[in-house]
Amino acid sequence: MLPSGSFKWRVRDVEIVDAKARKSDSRPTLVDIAKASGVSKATVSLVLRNSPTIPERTREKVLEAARSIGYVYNRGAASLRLPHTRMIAMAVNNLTNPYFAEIVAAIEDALTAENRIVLMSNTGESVARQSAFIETVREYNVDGLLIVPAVGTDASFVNSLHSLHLPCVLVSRTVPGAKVDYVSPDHRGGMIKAVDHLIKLGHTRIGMIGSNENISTGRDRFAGYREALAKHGIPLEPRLVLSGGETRDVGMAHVIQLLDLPEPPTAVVCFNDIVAFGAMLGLRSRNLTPGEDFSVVGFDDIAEATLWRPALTTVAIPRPNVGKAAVQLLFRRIGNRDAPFESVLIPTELIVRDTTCPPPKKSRSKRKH
Amino acid sequence: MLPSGSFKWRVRDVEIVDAKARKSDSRPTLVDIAKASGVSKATVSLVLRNSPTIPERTREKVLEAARSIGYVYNRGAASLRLPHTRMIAMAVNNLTNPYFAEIVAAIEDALTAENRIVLMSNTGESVARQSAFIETVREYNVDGLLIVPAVGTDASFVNSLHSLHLPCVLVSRTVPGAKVDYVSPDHRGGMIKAVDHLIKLGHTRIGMIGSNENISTGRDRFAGYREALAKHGIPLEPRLVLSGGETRDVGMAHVIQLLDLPEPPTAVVCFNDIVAFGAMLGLRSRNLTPGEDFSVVGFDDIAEATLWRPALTTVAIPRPNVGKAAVQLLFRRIGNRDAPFESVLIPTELIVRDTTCPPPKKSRSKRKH
DNA sequence: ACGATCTAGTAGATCGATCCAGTAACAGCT
DNA sequence: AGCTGTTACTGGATCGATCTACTAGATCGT
Repeated sequence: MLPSGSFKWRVRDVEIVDAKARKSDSRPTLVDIAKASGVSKATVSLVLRNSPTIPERTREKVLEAARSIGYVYNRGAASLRLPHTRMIAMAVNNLTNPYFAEIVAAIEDALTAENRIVLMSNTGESVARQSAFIETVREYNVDGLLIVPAVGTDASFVNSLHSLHLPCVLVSRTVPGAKVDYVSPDHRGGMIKAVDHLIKLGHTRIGMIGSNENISTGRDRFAGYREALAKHGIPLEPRLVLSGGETRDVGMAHVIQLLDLPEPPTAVVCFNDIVAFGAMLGLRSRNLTPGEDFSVVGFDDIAEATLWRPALTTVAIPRPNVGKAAVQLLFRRIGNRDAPFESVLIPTELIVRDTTCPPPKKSRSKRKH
Repeated sequence: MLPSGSFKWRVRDVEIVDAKARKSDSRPTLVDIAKASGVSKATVSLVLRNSPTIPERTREKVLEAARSIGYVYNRGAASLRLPHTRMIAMAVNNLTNPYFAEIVAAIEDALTAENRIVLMSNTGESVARQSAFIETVREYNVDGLLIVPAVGTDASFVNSLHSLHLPCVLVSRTVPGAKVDYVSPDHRGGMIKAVDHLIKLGHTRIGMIGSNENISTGRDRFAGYREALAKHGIPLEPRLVLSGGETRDVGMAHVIQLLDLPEPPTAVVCFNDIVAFGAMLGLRSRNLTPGEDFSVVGFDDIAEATLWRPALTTVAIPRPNVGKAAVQLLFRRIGNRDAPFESVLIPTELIVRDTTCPPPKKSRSKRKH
């Protein structure tokens, strides 16, 4: 985006008084420190950057002068010469979803620890906003880009970033066909753990609800479900898989739909915790108790999961690790633009709480004969 | 913070080849456009800023050249001369709380609409992180600062920002004694509406739970509770007011504590929706149904509120308005550093759903005689 | 026809840092 | 004394924009 109509013509005859006043209340610069401490601005610059060539006495003198005149380093000016700005852009699909908010918080933590600053945008699943944001941050010369891509982001868009020399890492979601670094919780592995757990408890009819093929997360979690069943020789029954949004409403509707099947399942794995809460409400509406009459497993382990009654069995994602890995991978990419692309999967962990149990006697005996 | 040890000595003898290569793959500048279109860089600059002095033919020629060489405006370089950077810093106490995430999203929306970019930090209620963030963004010459202050932020800190000529607006929470612009939902007014509603339904014994004196939000909401009771001549009964955290656990514990009173209340207003959900779980654990046996009102109207069963009666905050007002006030401050400080309260609205009802017959008849 | 005004530009200084190339002062060695 | 090396700096170019001050040429009014 080019600078817009915000441009204003200045009045020609600016008075000298004005200019002086402006000068006096503007922030002190390297030159002011140099004057105050009797060295050149080049020396001051070296001191501020902790150059080992400056002897201790000079260092102290300069730093003292800097402190006393209230100097603040001007990164904007510096980065005109330097090859970096220490700014990292972060585009997130949906900040108001606690799962993503926590991912963003973890990444911001990791970046702050590395002395970087975050330019953030909540794209709200809009590819248009996502593109606009990226165009803008290019103008600010960010060193790199972390994206939780909006639904509908296409590979060519992601690949174009690479040809624009903008280091980029996708987080939690990927885009099919994109050649790009990627850090994500192991959605597939987590779902395998969830289904394994249910199978070990004795379940054989396990549904999956709230699944979503439009995003890689949905496909990965479904793949885990499919693979875990296959591993135990349980055929996948399409009627037990319901896809839709990722809302509580959907969870409720889906679980009821499954219960109304001629041969209902005895357990469900859910796309995420929100869907699982919906499922729990759906069970309640049929007078079934999760963890006694029917098993429910969530995904994400958001803060709510431990607070519900019964507490939700779910797959936990170590968010700080995701944040750290994303930042590491981005730094590696910044250091070497031609390195091979890498995908890092962060192991997930099943947290068994109170919503899973063996299948109720009735259906178990049925299965026995 | 001064630039740190990340500084590295460059090898002296950089080859000319290297320098050339670097030049060729570095981004095109105004001068490149000037060369490509046969005008001076001053003219290019005027074109890019939509100056009306440039005739259409020249404009098109220059813009075409800019497009064809893939020019990207360099705001870092521009803001070395300009009095602004179009960057706004936003410090938020707790991003993983959906209420604040939604406030941040609303503000980011409003700033994007004004063609600004957001530097964000999640301070996690740490005043140390908050200070560190503000020191950092000073180095980046942000135009202004929006803060949801961390618990424990003190007035002198906030006031120091003003003397540093850093325009600042507090959002949702204020700091006692701070002379600063402030935009907030009308916590007090919202709570008055909530209590009025309960009183109109016939309640006279109304508790307040999850209240928190450490933050202005807590004090404001409590003030609303106190004033609404006073307005209707109902004496404030200290035993009915329980303060603590803002978690679901606290909500659950508090409502149970109230039910165990010799003369329990028939309704509670909660510090926020999270606490209200806890209260609903607490009621369930005593076999009471919210909205039939006992009334519960939340605050914030987070997305969850409408999805719970029964759906929560709560006080809604028009977040986009909060975001827009915060941005407007910040812009006013940026335009005039010496303007009088202003507080803007955004009206809140009671959303009556299914958790409020008249007090149950038993206690009503008791009251009648 | 001539100065005045307007149009469409331009050269060069500037913002505040970094960085290259160089220097003055002095020590150490033969 | 003369040479080399090291230490402790420094001047001035530079990054990529903006902004001031200025100009060449066209147009206008009388």
